[in-house]
Amino acid sequence: MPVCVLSEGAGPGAQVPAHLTRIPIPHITISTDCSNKTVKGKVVRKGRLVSSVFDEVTLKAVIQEEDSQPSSSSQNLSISAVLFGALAKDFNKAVNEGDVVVASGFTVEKSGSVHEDRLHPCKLLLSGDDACFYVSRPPPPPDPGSRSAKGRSTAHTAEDSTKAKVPKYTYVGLDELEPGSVVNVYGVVVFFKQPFKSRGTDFCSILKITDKSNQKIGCTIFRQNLEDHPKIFQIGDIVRMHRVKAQFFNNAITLVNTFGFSVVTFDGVVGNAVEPRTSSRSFHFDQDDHRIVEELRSWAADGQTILPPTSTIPLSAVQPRAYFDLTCQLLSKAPIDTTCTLLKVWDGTRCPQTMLDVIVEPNVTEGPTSFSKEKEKLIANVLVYDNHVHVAGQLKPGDFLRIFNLRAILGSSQVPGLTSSQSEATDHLALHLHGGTAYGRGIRVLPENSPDVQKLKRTLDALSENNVDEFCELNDSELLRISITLPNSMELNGEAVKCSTERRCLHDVQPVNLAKVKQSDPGRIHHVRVQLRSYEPSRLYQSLKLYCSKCTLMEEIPDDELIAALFSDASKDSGPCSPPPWSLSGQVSVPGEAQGSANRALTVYMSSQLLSEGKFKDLLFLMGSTLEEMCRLATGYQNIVPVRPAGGQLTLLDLSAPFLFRGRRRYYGCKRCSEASVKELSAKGVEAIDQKVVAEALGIQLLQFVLLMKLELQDESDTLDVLLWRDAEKFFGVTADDVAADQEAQSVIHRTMDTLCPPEGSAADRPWLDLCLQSYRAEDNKGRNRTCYQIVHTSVTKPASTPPDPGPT
DNA sequence: GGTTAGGATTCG
Repeated sequence: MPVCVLSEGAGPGAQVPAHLTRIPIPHITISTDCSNKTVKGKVVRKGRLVSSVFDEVTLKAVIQEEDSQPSSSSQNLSISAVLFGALAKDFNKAVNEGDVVVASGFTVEKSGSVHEDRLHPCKLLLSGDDACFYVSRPPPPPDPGSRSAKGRSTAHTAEDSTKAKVPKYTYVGLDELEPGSVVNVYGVVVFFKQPFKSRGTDFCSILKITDKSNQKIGCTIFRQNLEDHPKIFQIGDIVRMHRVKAQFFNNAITLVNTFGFSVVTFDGVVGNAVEPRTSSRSFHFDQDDHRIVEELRSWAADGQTILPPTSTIPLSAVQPRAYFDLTCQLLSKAPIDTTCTLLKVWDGTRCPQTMLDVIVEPNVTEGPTSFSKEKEKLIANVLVYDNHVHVAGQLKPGDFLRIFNLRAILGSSQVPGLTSSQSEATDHLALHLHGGTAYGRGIRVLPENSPDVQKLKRTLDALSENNVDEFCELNDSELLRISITLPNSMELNGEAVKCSTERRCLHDVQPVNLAKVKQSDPGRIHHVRVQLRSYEPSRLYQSLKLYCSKCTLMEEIPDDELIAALFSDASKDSGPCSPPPWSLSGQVSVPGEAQGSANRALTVYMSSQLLSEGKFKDLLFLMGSTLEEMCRLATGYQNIVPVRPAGGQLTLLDLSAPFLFRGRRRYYGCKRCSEASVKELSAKGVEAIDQKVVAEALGIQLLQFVLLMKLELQDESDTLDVLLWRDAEKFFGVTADDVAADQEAQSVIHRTMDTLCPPEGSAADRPWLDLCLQSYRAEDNKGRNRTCYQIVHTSVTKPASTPPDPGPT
């Protein structure tokens, strides 16, 4: 018998033949002599029985070393095992996830999937008469909470025997619900609706759950706050609900939340991390919960009950007229009318049908308004209607979404905003999210750590490395026309530190020389080992730019002379000015520049709302100051917005000047994309007023600080000019925001460049650098298409640190 | 400790 179940409670090994010796899983290598050896570990993953082309069934499992020594490596503790034939069938029947097994009679082979699953580099193969598993089954868990013999088979308990104060929860099987009782339950989700606004005061979630009893129980959750609702992403998710009331409706038991209700949701996929999804700060979660989740996962996976199939498909599989769910990233959104919003999304795959082009009003798009041609082909237009418009209003470009029950519609002639020429384009496709919640229609933002989002991000990352994206369409000759001064000059702080770089990517490509890189087609990733021959700009502060993520315009940072002139112009404006109704005006005294010189009183405006909350320092509108005075005042107030009177009204300064001063930091707005005006800032629900909050309130499209440099690389074969910008922050280990305001961050860049390319040094003094390069096609400033290169996924390994103490002088 | 909803499409 290839699978032996040992007696309950007896540790495995008790009946394992004595002549076998155990080998720890981390010690297994491709050259291990497997005769008379065993491995012991917990089954952490059990796959399904699969029939191969030769009619032999196989089953994959993952076994994890349990008794690892503290000194042993934490890596390679889990190994894949592939079982064949009768052994696979017996194992499938007799072994569950969580069981501890001893395997013997195996052979070892190289695993082909190390990079995907991060398991042991080897795998175990078990087939034929020699292969055998010994299984020990732990005794069944105590079950004091269940009231009936029948319950014993379905109820789960979670209790802590060591601490009496820890609440003990008893979970009731879905076949034991008594009308009127308040219970705690676990269940696998077979149907769900995202929360929707009820006619009452609450949001309402509708779900249907099942468990090993195979009962399907409808649940209705009313909660005012969306965060208190179950965070369900897909059918098969597992929910744990505390304090739900069973009641009869339409001859069936349903569950409704009662006082003290709470819910936690788990991913239902066997092998995924058991991470509770909840907004609750404190919730009970212990080993038993972990076990129950794993049990429900395995039960759902083994197919004894049939869960509805998932309807999530990629854009490439979209069929006209079909309903489906889509996991995607939001790129931009734009209102079409009061009942319809356009979402531009992508998932890295290409829909076979041409997308209907939806025309939107100018300046209403949130996010980029245009994309590279390559990217455009991958973008889908989703029109969401009615109740979903409100949900769409909360979404931000960049969010990862799952949209439930989308419908693909071909050649619809009624799409709002459609051009007349397109109404004949019957082969063009649009995706509609119709109004209502039927079939779970809705939108959900997925968290970044969810496995589906991780997968999507990998797809999208791989794509941007192989294609031109809009970031690449910059004009690097701009580098030569820079003339700016920063508030603080960057200081050179000498002392070469031995410094090199490290690639942080996972590309499986061999390093090549620069001559080879130049010969290759664009759109590739290259690894190179090179020296830095020269770089631009030589004045490093000039590498800092302002970038608009909406219109992708790159701008220089205006110099202090220009800003001072704008302040001076603004302070010349005078005349009566009626303060906005929401504001209170006052005077602020600016200390004189030199000691003994008179203080100057300047007019300020504050929000009366903020003032009443005692937050008068949080936001100030300042009129008539010089740049210098503004800088001095900015040290004492969190946010200062310079304003001037124009036509009797308060207005902002020209957007060439910073619209906001926060301490030493200055923030700029995009002249193209902003519709700036002085407005009241609502601090409701805002934790802290920062540049984003102020920009949004004033209608300003905030510009980002970015770093841009051109590096001349060299190896034995050739030289090559490359850009450093998309991953420049990663490269230097500092943020561009910090570089704009912080001398230490500027010094990091300075020291790093001095180390990579010593000012007076010869080639021998320049360290060799391991770089990951991306090549792409882009237009230069004369409109010619050429191949460009940029450094990506690379970090300086020893960020230039504070130079060593020179010692006593 | 009240009310809401109680799955079930196609409109634009």
